[in-house]
Amino acid sequence: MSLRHAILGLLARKPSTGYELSGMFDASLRSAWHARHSQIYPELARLEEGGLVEVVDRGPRGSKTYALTDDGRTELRRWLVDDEPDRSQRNESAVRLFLNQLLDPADRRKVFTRDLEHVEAETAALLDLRERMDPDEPFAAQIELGLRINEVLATWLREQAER
Amino acid sequence: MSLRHAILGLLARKPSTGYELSGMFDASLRSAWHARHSQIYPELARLEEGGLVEVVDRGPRGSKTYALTDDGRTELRRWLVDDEPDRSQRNESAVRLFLNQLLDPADRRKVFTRDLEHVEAETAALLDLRERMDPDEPFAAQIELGLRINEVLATWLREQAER
DNA sequence: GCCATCATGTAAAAGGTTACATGATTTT
DNA sequence: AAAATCATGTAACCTTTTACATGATGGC
Repeated sequence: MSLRHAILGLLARKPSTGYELSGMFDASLRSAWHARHSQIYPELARLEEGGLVEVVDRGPRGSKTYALTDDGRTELRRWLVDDEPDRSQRNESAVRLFLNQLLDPADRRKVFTRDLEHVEAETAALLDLRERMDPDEPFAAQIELGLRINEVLATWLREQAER
Repeated sequence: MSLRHAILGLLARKPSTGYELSGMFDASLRSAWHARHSQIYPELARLEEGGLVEVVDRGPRGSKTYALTDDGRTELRRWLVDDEPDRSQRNESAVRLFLNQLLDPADRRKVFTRDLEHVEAETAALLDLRERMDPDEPFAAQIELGLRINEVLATWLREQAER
């Protein structure tokens, strides 16, 4: 399980309420992870009980701002550095790519064109993000990686669609 | 849900027993999807009940070989071509990449080096697979894509490790 | 005869999604 | 005053993992 680590990671960047975390799972981590508030609130309660996070502020509408404790920071570092990543997680896009060979040429072209559109939209979003961003923000390198991977994908998809 | 579609896809390539499917989820789909036999057998039963697959052979040890029916083939095509792919699936590697910025330089280098070793091992496995493969097999293009993405990843990881 | 592998299933527990439920503030 | 947004929680349901359970066959 590592919803707990995703939450610890987001809280390490900035102390937040469960509601704000919910927004970050939609925005920053968009395609990488999605967690609903119904999962976030109970997990925050468990993390607090385990002493990995603590409530550092309360807002006017009953909101609770959580931050990492020292134990939380230690656990996050341990997970990132010492735990072998679980690389076996399911990826529907890869399964579809693998199965595309089964389609006849017309269907295959249709699918590749749809995928290409999606990659191009994502590239546009990343370019936009990079433009509006502080150039020496540490996240810049990750955006660069995303752009390079999307370029490879777009090239490959165009080749396939033209076959 | 699309474990059912992954199974339909594998059966479209070749009629198989549940045991063989279980092996394919480990081998062909390795990092893209992993399903245990405890999930596969009940799903095969449901697919048979729904008329999407049928038993076409029985082996000496009580094995049942399943194949797609016409309905199964139709449903697989519908899913691949007409269903909008679910691109929001969780990806632990991406979360780790996103959180790496939180680490101090020594830890970050350690993590990038570990990732680089993994990418290089995967590249070697893909090269080996390509070598031992029929050159006009339709799967060749997917291997090519994997190699290109891994090259981008390796380059990026080396840049990051040297920073 | 023994061990590895083939082969299928069920049950319990954990993780994740959808739906239900409520209420406070801020904006229009 | 109404609507949007902020804010938290629980319950029912579905999916996935781990553990339990059993047995046949082929090679040594």
